[in-house]
Amino acid sequence: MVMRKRSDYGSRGRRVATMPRVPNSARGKRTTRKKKDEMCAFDLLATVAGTLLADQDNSANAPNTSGAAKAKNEKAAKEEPHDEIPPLKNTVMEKDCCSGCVVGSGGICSFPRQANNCLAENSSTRNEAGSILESLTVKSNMLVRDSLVSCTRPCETSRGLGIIPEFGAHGICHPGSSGSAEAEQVHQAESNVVRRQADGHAPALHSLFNSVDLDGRPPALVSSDSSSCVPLCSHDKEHQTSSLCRGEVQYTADKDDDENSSGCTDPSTIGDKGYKPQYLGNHRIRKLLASKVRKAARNKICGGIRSKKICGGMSNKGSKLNLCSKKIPATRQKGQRTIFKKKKLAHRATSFAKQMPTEASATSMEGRNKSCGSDDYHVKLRIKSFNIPELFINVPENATIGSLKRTVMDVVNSIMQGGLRVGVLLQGKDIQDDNKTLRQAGICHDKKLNNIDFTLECESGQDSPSRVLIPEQMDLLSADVVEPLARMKCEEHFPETGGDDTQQRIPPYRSRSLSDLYSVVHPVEMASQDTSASSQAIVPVAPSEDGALAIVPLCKPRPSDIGLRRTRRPFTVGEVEALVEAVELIGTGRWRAVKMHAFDHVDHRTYVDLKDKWKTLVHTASISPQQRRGEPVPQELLDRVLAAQAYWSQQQAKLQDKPHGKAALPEICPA
DNA sequence: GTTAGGG
DNA sequence: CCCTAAC
Repeated sequence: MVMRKRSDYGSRGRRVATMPRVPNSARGKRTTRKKKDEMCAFDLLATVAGTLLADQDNSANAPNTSGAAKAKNEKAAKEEPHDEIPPLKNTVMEKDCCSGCVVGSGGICSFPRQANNCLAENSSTRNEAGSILESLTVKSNMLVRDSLVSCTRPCETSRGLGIIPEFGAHGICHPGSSGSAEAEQVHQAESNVVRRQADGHAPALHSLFNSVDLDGRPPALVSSDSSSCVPLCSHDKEHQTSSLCRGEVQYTADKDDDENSSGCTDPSTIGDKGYKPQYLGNHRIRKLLASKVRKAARNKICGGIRSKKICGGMSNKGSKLNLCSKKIPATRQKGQRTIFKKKKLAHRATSFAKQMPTEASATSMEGRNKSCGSDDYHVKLRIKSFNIPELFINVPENATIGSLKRTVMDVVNSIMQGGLRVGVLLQGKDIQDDNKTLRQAGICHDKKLNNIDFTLECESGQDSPSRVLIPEQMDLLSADVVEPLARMKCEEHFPETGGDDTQQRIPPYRSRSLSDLYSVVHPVEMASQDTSASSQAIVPVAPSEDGALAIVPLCKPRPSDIGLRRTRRPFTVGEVEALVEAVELIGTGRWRAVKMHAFDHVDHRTYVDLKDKWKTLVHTASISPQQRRGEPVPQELLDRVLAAQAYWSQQQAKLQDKPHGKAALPEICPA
């Protein structure tokens, strides 16, 4: 708990409830207080990131640049202002690292084992109770976008899952058909595009593309072997930023059973079920990050091309890459939320705990199906985004870089491979019959397939809420801006960390005044309406031989989180009541106090939200019931709103008239 | 960081 | 809900 910096609230003669909680203002001060530590941690993490990148480069690109790259990175890490957003944003938005997402055998998508895309973007120090744990926030922007899932008929199916860059509306190559040549051309052309855009990493890209068989048969690349992982794009070495994975992935189901071509949805294909990632939402942080990054983005990147439709026709060939690298839609730019709010991270690590599905993935199916033959139909599904949650990492100073790398890698891998369950929803309806063919399920080439979604959820049973479904509409915006963070914690006894600490649970958060209310409401929200709810999870990472890193609760960034407009969460009557009550007590104009009084720990309601809500409540109360929309607010509450509003307006007027006069005690003035 | 107000 | 000016 942090000392309150401002304790004046409630000391103006008004009858104000005590506000025991840590004020927001205090939170805000942490950054400054911890600056030194942050820098230290940042340097460390940046160095690690550099190392990782160097490794990546070394293995996937220039074998002889490892040392240089490392040195460069280290240098950059030291020189780069830790608090400077622009570089990061710059990297994310302009360089747009694209990492190939390699499909493990049977898996849908995994990341290069090198964990090459983990970004040491942030760091935080956490010295609670004398702990010397360094809290590193590793933002690894691992996102797979616009994956294409192509389920083909058995007769033409290739084996394994191929990763094919897809830049437009090209149909997926059809083995044996004339499409092969075309596909090749496409691939090569795209390779060129990539080469131009990915600078020195073209070779890797090129090899990747070429490695894809004309018939869609994936080469070794598709194997689960880590060695087969090849980044589609690389990072900006200088900035070592995130790892935006934007591989265009096309999966060609290798199912063969004539009647069971639903391989692409078979949960069993989703990799190992080792870990049980859990996530801890971090709303405020993201908000703050968003705000700053957006600003920076605007300043830095002007004239971003709005490109809502990512998949276009042939003319769009390569546009995706462009999009990745530069032409980020303004909406996305806005969303590039990346900030360093260490304190909050630490705070939340111990404040919230809620298990959530590993990830929510939004997908959409585009009716760009192509028939090849009288009876062979392809259903091309496009996964617009594939995000992994935020993870936070706490690492002790004495942890080795190697262990850190492994930890990050493990976490990433665990997220991607550790027990994801895939679900298919058509028209919002979950299709559970895995034996049903796509056609039987209504996923046909000749239909307007625009209402299919996939759900990815953590295999971990426990009390995790039901899967989260992200509307496809959110993808375009969230796709490349979701920045997963991993939170891991290295215990002091780092070297021999056994496992006692793993999976440690943290008490769920409760609001003070609304604790009861939310204790009931949240579970529901989490499972249903809220894809962006703060949540927590624990990602246990298998201890490595030389010193395991105990994993601790982490955050699941709502897919819609960073970069996206927050999910709309209408106030419930209960919340309105709490708000009204608080305002009656505290008054208008002191929204932070209101927030802390009634919505403390209700993370998704900021004081700005409360202020806005009050504004709308006042408006609602002033209009006829017929004009009101949404969940009806009891007239009694609206009356109280008007009364309170009138009262406090009067109080404020009085204060202005008599600045030196003491405000009268507010008479809770109900109607 | 908060508050207020427009969008 | 977002954004931003003003403090």
